[in-house]
Amino acid sequence: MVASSLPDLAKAQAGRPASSGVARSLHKGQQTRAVILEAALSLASHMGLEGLSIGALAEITQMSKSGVFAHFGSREDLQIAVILEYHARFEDEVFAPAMREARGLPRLRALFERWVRRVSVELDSGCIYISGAVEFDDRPGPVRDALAAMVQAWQSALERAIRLSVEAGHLRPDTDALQLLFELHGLILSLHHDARFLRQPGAIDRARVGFDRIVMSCAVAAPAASAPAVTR
Amino acid sequence: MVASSLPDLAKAQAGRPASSGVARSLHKGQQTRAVILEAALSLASHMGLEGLSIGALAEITQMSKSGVFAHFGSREDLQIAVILEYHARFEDEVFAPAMREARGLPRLRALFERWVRRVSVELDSGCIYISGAVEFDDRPGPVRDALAAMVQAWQSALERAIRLSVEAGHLRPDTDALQLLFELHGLILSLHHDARFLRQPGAIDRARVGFDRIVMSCAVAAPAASAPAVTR
DNA sequence: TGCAAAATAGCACGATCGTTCGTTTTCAGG
DNA sequence: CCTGAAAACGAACGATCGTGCTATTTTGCA
Repeated sequence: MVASSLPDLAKAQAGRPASSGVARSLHKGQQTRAVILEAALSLASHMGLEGLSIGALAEITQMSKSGVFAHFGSREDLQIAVILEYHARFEDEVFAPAMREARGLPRLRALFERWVRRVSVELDSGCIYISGAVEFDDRPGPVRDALAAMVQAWQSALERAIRLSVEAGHLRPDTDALQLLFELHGLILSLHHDARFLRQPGAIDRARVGFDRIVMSCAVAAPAASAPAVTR
Repeated sequence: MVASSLPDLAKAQAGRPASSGVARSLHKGQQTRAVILEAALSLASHMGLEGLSIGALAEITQMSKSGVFAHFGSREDLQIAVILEYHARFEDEVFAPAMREARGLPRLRALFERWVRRVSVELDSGCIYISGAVEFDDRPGPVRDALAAMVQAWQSALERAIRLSVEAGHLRPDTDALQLLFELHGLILSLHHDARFLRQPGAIDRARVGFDRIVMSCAVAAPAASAPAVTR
């Protein structure tokens, strides 16, 4: 849809359905493939990419194991397909809408806000980027490579948004974009941890407060008062 | 050793060996149990708590599967034992030494620095608290409960150190301790992610810079210049 | 409507998992 | 040294895993 700045690696995959819902000219195979992928995405969100089992998937979709298996050459390819599908949705729901905001701080804020919302909305399903990073952090192979490529793409998109904010004069010219990115990512990870694992309700607001604090601290036209501190 | 502020839940376990290395008056069973636990800790760091398999453990320790199994009533109990052992080491290597620093900012800084170092040193083995949080974030049961208790204890210890820093006059009186904790934890998680998954070399420094920035922003006696920004 | 092709089912395989049970080896105290 | 107890072993179990194979069903097009 929007000119994609995240790599549309999904295109490299054989005939990914443009978007679930459109059944027109979709051969039966692609349809059921989409159904399986939908279930796989949900399952992977709950059990992790390593928890993806073809047997469980067959049970959910009311198919035979081999029927499910036939749509993906192997378990690894299934995992990769899930990653690509997640990437596509992430692009549609987080990246693309935020890119319609004015470049600079508004766009950066929109990116972060939608990111936060995605992580919190799917509080019962979990972010595959985050869980996958932990599962595959020392497990080399094509799955890890695909996952790392997607995460890198997303981080690059964020870095670009930060740099644009600097160019637009919204952030200080001496802003360290990668440092800023590092800290913003930390807020998301902390949100994911506290909300999902510790089930602390206030985490979403903490992430938002953190964003404001970090961004304010390197915004131009510092407020008259001293630096915003960690206060309430 | 030091009066423990982290709950010594390990005591609740039947006869945990005081510390590996002391073989005196340690019946054979406890010895091999310690050996197995050592291997289990290493294995869990690499493969995650879910990746702990009794078969693999038997192979490493050159024992029979049933021989390994006998030392822990079940796989779940083995996982819990690993968590408790990790907790004990975390307490010895991170918490206890830092507690010897002067209360206030020096102690808080020591806690964070040792935390960073622990996460980076074990870059090839991974932090069980972090990986476990992702693995068990929606998998109820005693393993999750034990893990959550340990993490909560560690967070409480950090929160206490922050509050002491406020009381000591090192941090502003209006500092939101939980918000500060949230952001510091985010730095660690981001460090773990970037260093272990993305293999980016600069992550350790990024965490340290982030700490300085966050702490400075709510330290008393603000520097003459405007607030420290995300710069290099 | 018929027919090739695609999609799905059914079955079996080797491997690994946690766990149980009965036996055998090893240990420690009198 | 002897002996009861503790520890370790070995084999087997049922279950589940991913993955081939071969039928059988279903689909889409001429």
